[in-house]
Amino acid sequence: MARPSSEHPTEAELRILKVLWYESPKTVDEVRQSLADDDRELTHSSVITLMNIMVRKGYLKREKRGRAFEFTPLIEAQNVGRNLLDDLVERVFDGSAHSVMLELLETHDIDSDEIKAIRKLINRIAKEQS
Amino acid sequence: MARPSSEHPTEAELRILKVLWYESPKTVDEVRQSLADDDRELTHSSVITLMNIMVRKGYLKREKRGRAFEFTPLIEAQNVGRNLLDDLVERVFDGSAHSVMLELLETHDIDSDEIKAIRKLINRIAKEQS
DNA sequence: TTGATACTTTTAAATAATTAAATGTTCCAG
DNA sequence: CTGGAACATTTAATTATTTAAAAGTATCAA
Repeated sequence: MARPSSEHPTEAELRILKVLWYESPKTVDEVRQSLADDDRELTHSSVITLMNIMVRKGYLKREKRGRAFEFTPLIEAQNVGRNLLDDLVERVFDGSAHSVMLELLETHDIDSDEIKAIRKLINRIAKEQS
Repeated sequence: MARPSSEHPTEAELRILKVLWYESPKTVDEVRQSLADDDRELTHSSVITLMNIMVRKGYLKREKRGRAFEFTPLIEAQNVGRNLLDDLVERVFDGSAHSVMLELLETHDIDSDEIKAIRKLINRIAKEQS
């Protein structure tokens, strides 16, 4: 065994998912155009290869519409994000969500409305715990 | 161009780094034994290959001690963790540290002492902002 | 009907990452 | 000194991931 495949979407797959989470269904060409916006160009061939793999993995659903296929995500942004985050917390921070929180608070600028929302949630959790 | 190499330590590299962050310097064989504890076994040959790559990448320092080399990390756990976390926040959560925090609070059990510490920090930040 | 156009499928090539066998090199024990 | 033990280096094999060319198929326009 040389390398296990990731249980998460790969980097390229995630970029495609983000396009489709923002708006779906989309054809290969529409996705390709959305990707081209920021990143580098990909050929139609490359994008379709990736998207077919994603269908096989159960990440996307494919339906013929007119001449082309349209693709829709079958997995949710929330879940993928949660899985990736959980994995990081576990692998890198030894399961300590606490230290991840501290790290985020120290190094990221979070605006005051957001801080307020977080504080509210923290207080609720603290109350529940006591 | 087929795939860019990661700017972060790979999975296998991270496992080795964690062994050495816990205690260093260590020889290849000592690292191999530490890895064997939980995970599957690796041969001496595999571990040394990885560790030499890590020296080339600047992750480790190598010094002859007696018959064998001893290895010491040159990068810090804090920094690696921060980089990986920042990358995830950016790539997956579109730069929103806020939503990562909410996610952590909702899905991870954080014990009350830790909640207290977080609350303290939050309150301080809220005060600073107002 | 037919050829171009718009797609899809097939096939492949290239690099990353992981694992390890085969081969060298040192140095200690006798 | 010399053979083997203890290491290191070299070389390679395997799978994942990314990218895309080449080849195939269906459909629309004239």
